[in-house]
Amino acid sequence: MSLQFLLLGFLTYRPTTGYELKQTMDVSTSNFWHAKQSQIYVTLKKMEEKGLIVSELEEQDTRPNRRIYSITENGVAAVQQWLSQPITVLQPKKELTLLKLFFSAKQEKQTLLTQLHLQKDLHKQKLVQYQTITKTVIQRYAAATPNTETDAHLWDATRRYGELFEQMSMQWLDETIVMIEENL
Amino acid sequence: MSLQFLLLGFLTYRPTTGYELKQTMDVSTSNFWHAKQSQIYVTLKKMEEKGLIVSELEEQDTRPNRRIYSITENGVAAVQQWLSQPITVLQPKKELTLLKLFFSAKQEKQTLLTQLHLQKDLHKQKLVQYQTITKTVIQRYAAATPNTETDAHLWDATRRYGELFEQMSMQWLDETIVMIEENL
DNA sequence: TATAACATGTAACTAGTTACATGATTGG
DNA sequence: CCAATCATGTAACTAGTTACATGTTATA
Repeated sequence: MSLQFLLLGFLTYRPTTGYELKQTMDVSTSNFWHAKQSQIYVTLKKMEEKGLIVSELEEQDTRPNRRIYSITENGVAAVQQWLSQPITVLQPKKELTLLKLFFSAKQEKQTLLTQLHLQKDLHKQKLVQYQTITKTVIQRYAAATPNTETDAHLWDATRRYGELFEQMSMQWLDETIVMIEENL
Repeated sequence: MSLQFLLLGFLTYRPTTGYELKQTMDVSTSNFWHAKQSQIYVTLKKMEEKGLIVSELEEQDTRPNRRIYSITENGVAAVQQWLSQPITVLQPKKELTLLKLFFSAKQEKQTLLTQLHLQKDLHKQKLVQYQTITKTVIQRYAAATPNTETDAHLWDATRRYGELFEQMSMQWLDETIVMIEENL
């Protein structure tokens, strides 16, 4: 469902292909919403059936043919409706790390500590990514594209969320590591 | 996949029914892993086919019959193997709030602010829940059940994660609200 | 007298993953 | 010469949601 609105969201900027949409997602929304190439193609097809978008086949001689999708009036109305609608319930979480920890009372102290330290390394790496790559990607794209100042602020807010999330995760891991050292 | 291990995890404590497993989940893991009753029944059936658990039907006259599941040796080995296996990649996130915000550059400033304030209220409520209900549920259960001191520490660590997560969310919303007031 | 709790299940559906197929061109 | 990039798609599958069916008993 949400993937449809994500694709519509990008198509409000300009018409494009399923292949390009995947690439755009990978360098922008992938930290908070991702999809496989195959799912994107299937979803675009469904959206065209619903009349939210239309496609035309562009024949290329040196490269494979491209199917270019454009948003329709109905499509524009649908994104607008979606954006104006407030979120009234929190999304339920699924956290594999918490699930495992919950059942780990009989595990070896050292095994558990090693696992948590590994988790911390992963979150540290991700934090650095938000602070470097993600930050410059947003800045460069905004600088190269006219009339994107407002967009850039919102894009950076989503990046900032990632930064805070990874810091929080690391803090929790630190606390949990200390707790296990003392109590297991 | 993970639901199977969650159910196995609970079945290591004692044999029980699909109905009870749902209730147990609702008061314990539901903040970081949830499932519908119908999915639990289907999953238990598959697990029995795989030989991870076995069931027997208990006939009751005043109440509907119950199907009681017990974990097998294979089941015990499977949870142990799952728990000892470290998580080596971060779980990709899906955050609806970020997705909407990413595409909200053309929205009315006031609409956006109202939505973010609503989000903050929801996170505030959830934070209080972690600090009150969840906290006392863990304490009471641990006090009433022998040999659960170690478990209780781990259960509280998962609760603490929720607390930190909601605080972080609120901080991010505060920052984002200020940013929008200044830049939109 | 209604409704919540007890208790288990199936069917139809949506979302998402994995694997496969095709085939030219470009860069190291 | 090999791998990556460009480019689109289908098929089979797993996970999860929604809706339906059944029927008693305790509680408000």
